[in-house]
Amino acid sequence: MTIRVRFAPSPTGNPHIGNIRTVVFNWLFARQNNGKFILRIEDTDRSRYTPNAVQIIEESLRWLGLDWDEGPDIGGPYGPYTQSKRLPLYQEKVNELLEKGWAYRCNCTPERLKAVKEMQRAAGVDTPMYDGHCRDLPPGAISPDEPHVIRLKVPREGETIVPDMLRGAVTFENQRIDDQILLKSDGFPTYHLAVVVDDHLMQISHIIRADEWLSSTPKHVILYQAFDWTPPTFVHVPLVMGKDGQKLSKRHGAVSVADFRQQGYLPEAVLNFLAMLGWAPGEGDEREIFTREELLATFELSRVKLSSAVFSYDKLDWINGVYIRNMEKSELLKRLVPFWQAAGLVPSPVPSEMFETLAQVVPLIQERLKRLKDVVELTDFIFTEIETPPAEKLVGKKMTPLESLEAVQAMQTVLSNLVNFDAATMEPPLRQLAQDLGLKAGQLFNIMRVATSNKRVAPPLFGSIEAIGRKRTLQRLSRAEEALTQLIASEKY
RNA sequence: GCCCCUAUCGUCUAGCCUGGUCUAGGACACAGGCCUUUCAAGCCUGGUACAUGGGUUCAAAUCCCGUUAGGGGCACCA
Repeated sequence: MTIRVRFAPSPTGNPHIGNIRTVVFNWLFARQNNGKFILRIEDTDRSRYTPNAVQIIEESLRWLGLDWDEGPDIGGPYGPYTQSKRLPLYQEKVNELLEKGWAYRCNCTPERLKAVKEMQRAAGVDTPMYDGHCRDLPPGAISPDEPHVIRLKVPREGETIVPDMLRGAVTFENQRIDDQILLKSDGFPTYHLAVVVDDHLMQISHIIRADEWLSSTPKHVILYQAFDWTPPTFVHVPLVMGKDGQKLSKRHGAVSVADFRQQGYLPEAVLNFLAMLGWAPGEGDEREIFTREELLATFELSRVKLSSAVFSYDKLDWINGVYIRNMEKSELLKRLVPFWQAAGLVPSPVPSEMFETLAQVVPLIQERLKRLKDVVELTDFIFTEIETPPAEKLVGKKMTPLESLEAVQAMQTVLSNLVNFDAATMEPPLRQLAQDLGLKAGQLFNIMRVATSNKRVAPPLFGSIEAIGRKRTLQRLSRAEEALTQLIASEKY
């Protein structure tokens, strides 16, 4: 049997990272089985339609490298892949159900429905359901021309079993399954009708979707029976939660693919992380880092855990850092440029003479980055002017202002006399200087770090200074010198 | 409330199916140390978990039942 799976989002906004995790499972399963991965847009709710959503969904998938074989943009043998373009199909199928007696017309008004529900609640009914008012009306009692909906005629007795690949048979009592609306009064199908019709027509073999659908699946199973179709294999995978144990949502922070992209997470790292949310290789295999190819070789749908997983930003940061550290410097540079540019630190396009500096900076920060965006905070002092640090900040550890001033002056001399202004050349004389001044290397270098970056924490000093250049470095030192001089003058020295 | 799902360190998880090898393994995070010009990275060390009660069994994290807890669902939304 050909494996055919799908991602069927409704175009209501930015794809959620939790949903994307499920897409990753789908995609991996399709690709490792030589199957097809299909994108289908479920836009049957006209009130929630968002114009750019489809495009954003496609972009998000592309960014993560989750390519699809059939979809609204590229078509395929079972199109169209947008439900709003398949309306006649649903109409036809629902008529079939009507003829077979598996569905009925219902012209109850929303007001009546609401009233019924309220009465049921008041009476202490556990699960409010449609009261079946139109269920047994004689055929023709409701004209096809008057406003109405079409409902599924769920058997009143017996039970419906949902076979789930991961949890076995899940049983539901038919008497608690509502007569689900299949076709809305606007002629659009509801999700339940459309999903069954399309999954069947598109020959979907496995429905891999989030847990939250499990409880509506018996309705789908009944529909498959009504149509006399063989249902696909159902695979319900756990939800992704936020730190507080609730379903992950915007209030937990970054949640859309676009958010992660903007913050400088690498798509390969995100893919890796997502695949590990609810799945692990097991059997003594303790790897955490998987390339796309390794994932393809190792992932096993049947090993997906059944309990929901909390999305750990800490772990994502760690994985992202691992990928950044393992990356070729030239590749990292390429990916960093847009972030420098977005912050206005580097012009766009990058002036050719600037590449050398950029290439010098990359090794300084590579192992310090968790997210690409961090490069801005880390390196801004190299590209822009800094504020002169307050004099107190320039005083070395266990040193007086005067001693600090002398150190700054001595450093200026050493740096001015350097033949080549590069990290390797400047280090020995500076170390020597520390010794000559009777200082620990750290004492001296920390003064220099603050003077040249106005930061107490910064990338390695000599490399940074090299990138800043001799002229600007000396300028900064001389400003530090002034500041210290003033401090000394203002106090009673 | 009712229905359904789930339950191993703070978090992600291995182990559970095919009970003994589990005084429960790994990773992230955390703490301490080493390295070190700061911060990282790296290395070393440390603490922390089988929700609970009952069975079954010579033996249970592993099998069964109850309880509890968490989650999901109960729309002319998907």
